[in-house]
Amino acid sequence: MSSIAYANALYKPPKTADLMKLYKLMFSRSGFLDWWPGDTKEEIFVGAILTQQTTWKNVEKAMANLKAAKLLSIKQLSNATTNEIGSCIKPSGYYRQKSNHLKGACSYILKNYGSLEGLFKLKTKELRKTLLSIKGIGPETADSIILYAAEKPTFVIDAYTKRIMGRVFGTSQDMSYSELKSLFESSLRPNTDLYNDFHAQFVELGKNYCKTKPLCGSCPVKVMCKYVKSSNV
DNA sequence: ACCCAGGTGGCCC
DNA sequence: GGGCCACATGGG
Repeated sequence: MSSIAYANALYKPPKTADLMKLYKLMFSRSGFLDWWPGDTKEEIFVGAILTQQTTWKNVEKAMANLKAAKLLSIKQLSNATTNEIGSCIKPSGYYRQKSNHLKGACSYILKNYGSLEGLFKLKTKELRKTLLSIKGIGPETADSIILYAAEKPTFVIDAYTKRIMGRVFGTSQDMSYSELKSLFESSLRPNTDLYNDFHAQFVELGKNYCKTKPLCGSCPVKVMCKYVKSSNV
């Protein structure tokens, strides 16, 4: 047996109490984060697409440009040209792709459901499937929209979640999105408020610490490793 | 002059 | 189902 296979055989996934311990540690550090940063459901929807592989600061610039150009709504985005959208969203990167995706997604929703609210009437499972069928919306963006705009319980996984879970509980960096998602959803009750703040805490912690460098002495993640593991059941 | 950021689609096997 | 690559601007 290889050493990796041996480690996998010994590995035990975190239980409910372990996950809640981590959540409480992050909460006590940052407080309630009150996500998503966006005024309306439509802004949350747009922000979820714009924030792909980009910092929120750059998304804010793009959103401000869209707002100034009166393009920050489903209806206006579906009527605008991709050039108009693209010139607004340059700061958030991948602007040629994202302007196509934004226009396409908004047109699709408007045509088939009339509005975001119309789309959100779908049951969670069907809503997720529908979102995933839209170009430009992958698993993380779909779950962000469901959780933060539609306000239905689905656990959002991102790079920070994967990284912090690896460091605190030793989960593999090879875990797929769906594996990591079900790790949380099989242990935690489907509570929108908990899922909302849990993910927000991961991002808040992740973007400030331990990006790709080794753990530093004062890194909160390192402190959490000690606390969480010392009380492991 | 690098490296990275709250991923995703297309293509391939 | 998974591996690889292009996509693009802004900040460290």
